[in-house]
Amino acid sequence: MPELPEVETLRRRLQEVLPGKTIVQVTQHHPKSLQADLAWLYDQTIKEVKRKAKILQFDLGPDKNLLTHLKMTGQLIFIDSNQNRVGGGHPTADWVQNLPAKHTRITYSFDDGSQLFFNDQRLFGWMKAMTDAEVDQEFSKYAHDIDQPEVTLEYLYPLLQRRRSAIKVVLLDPKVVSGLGNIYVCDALNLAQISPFRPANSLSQAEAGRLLEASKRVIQLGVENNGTTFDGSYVNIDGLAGGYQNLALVYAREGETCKNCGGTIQKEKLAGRGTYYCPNCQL
DNA sequence: CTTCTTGTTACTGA
DNA sequence: ATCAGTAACAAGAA
Repeated sequence: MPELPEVETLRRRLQEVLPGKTIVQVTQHHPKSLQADLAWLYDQTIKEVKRKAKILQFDLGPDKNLLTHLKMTGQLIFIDSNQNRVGGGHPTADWVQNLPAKHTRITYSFDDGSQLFFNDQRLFGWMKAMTDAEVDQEFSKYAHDIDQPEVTLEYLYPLLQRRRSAIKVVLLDPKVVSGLGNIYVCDALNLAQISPFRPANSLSQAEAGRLLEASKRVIQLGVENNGTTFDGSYVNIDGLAGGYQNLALVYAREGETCKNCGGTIQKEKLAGRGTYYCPNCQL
């Protein structure tokens, strides 16, 4: 499931391959996935690929943008003009190898013969054409990204103090901070040795500081390792897996040993979401 | 068949 | 009005 590190990894690769390419054809395999006037997209040249929170922004020049949120199962797969995956990826599944595939929802074809495929098994993800003003409005719904300098203890602590919900739930609220999802929030809480079930307003300032630093650290590690891949759900645009799953502290490690204290990692539900933590050292 | 999966929003009740 | 908690979205795996 794409969180900030996965989306940022995609952005960096897309920024390497897409700028300068002109959209010559758009095929909608499913009507729900793209909200756009196709004529509005044709002949537009991609200037830059940006990111805010978990949203990618394709800047098409004066007042035209294409935004995408991958939600849980969205993928972007790029095939260059020679029908090869850039970077010599190792396609392992149909949705990388034979495109468009069963879950391909949109196909973009560019002037040089390259193509970008939007796959999304569960149809929660979206792509939308937007003016600059509409982009601003969309982005205004999200708080600063967790890795941005604006997210300081002075910013975060007062927000935690007036919330009684579990700290994990508050950290996942994109109106508090953007970019964290279930994987990295579980790991950040383990690194900071704080229980995900603690009411947010029960954290001391020192604990909030520890948690903030741990969150930034875990997100940075995720970015440096090209994100997290479980079951091939998230892959880079070449079909390549990320590497953070090998470093995960608690996520998807139920019954395994806590790397911090040697305790046994447990999985419980919190706000309807799977929550991994070490009951021995996360207090 | 039921249950589980997740990012975000909509809804409900306090 | 604001906050907390749950349902919903969709499709497939177990």
